[in-house]
Amino acid sequence: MAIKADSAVVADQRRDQMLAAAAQLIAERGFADTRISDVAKRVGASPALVIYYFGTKDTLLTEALRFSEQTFYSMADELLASTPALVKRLETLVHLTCVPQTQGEIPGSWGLWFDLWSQAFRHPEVKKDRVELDQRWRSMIAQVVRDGIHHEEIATVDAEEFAVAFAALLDGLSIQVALEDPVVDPERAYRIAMRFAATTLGFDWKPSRRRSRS
Amino acid sequence: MAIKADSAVVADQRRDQMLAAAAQLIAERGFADTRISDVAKRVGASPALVIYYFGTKDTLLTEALRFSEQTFYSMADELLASTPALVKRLETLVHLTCVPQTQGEIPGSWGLWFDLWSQAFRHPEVKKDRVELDQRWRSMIAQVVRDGIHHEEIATVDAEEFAVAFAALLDGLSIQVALEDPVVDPERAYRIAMRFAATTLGFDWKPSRRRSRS
DNA sequence: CTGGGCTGACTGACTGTTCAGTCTATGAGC
DNA sequence: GCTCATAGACTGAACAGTCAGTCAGCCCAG
Repeated sequence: MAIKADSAVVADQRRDQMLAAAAQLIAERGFADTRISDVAKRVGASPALVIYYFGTKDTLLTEALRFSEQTFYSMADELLASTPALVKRLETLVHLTCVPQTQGEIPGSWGLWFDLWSQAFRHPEVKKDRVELDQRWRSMIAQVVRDGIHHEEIATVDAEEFAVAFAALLDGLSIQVALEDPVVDPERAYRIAMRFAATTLGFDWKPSRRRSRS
Repeated sequence: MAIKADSAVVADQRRDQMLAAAAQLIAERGFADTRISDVAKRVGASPALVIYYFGTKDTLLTEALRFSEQTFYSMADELLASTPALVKRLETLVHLTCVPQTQGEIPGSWGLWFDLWSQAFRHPEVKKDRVELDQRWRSMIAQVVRDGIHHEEIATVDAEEFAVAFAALLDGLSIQVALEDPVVDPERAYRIAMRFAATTLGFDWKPSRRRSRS
């Protein structure tokens, strides 16, 4: 039994396939307008099979939410791992949250956050999960700061407190960007976030001259 | 024709009644789980009447969203009008967004924001409205700051820029509070927001010893 | 008697879920 | 190597519940 039975492997692939499809669909149409038949169509199977795997529409969608959230944080983890310098790391985080379509990942994934919040607000199970994931996010930020302190890039500050504030600011900014508020374009959101970090943590930062888009 | 016909008055009352009921229901159960029969029941009418007034479920819910948003901003306007001092005014705004159940108003109205964002993300009509309302919110903040400068409570700063950042921070904090993140309780959110304002605008502020709840 | 607020009863469409059964791969027994 | 039983992935078709929206007509003020 060292090796999983083939069937189990296939089953796992199917599950993930369905979760990914569901996440994508939620992002596109919204939680409430995602039908299991859509998911089925996208993975080339019958609606019955989706139920076969998840038992319930609600289970599928809820797990899909979790799935995409975890995917996001894993990506953030990786990016941080390959970036040593404090400021670059912060820039990465800001970029990840406030600039559209970073790459690969789920397109329109912002829509997903809105639905996640909405679900979390009303369903304790989802709420609990979200709290945990968000704690992970804040811990990542705090760790970045602590590393910066340790490497003497900045002076000592309360990393946790910064993480809470910074995370909130990023959430708020990403909302404006996601909803295409003309007053808060990605560039400006980026600047605001980085300036906040620079002021609070005490490092120099000025907007690098990125070409503004066409 | 100086006076509206009685029937028209009744009709208007009915409309508002329905909008209020719809807003409340959306806050409670969520946009997607609000049935027109629920709204009808709450105003003591038949579902058919609701359709009679709004033509479509979607119209009703969308207008309800707008309705409650406007109600919120009007309340903020009033509160500001009766508060002269800069710091008190900022405290009012923070309180309004980050502390649960301020009073009266729609209970659980946070859930409403999530749905509003979700709808705005996918429906251009709603998106446009939201942008406008949010601009109004930022203008309010900026005006508070400008008043403060004018009354020499603080030195000159870029009021618009502050407004954008502060509004985003408040949004982000209110999410955490709404979702009952144990790490970000209302008190802490309040402190973070006010400290940010104090630092950025350059005034002294320390948390007044409010009794923590029971 | 007219018009508009209002309703009960209905319908048509949609869709999550069930179920009986098909198909395929695997593996034991001969 | 062949057969046959078994299990599990998978499906088509039907079911059942839910609702938005329609419609013919009631009721009542003016």
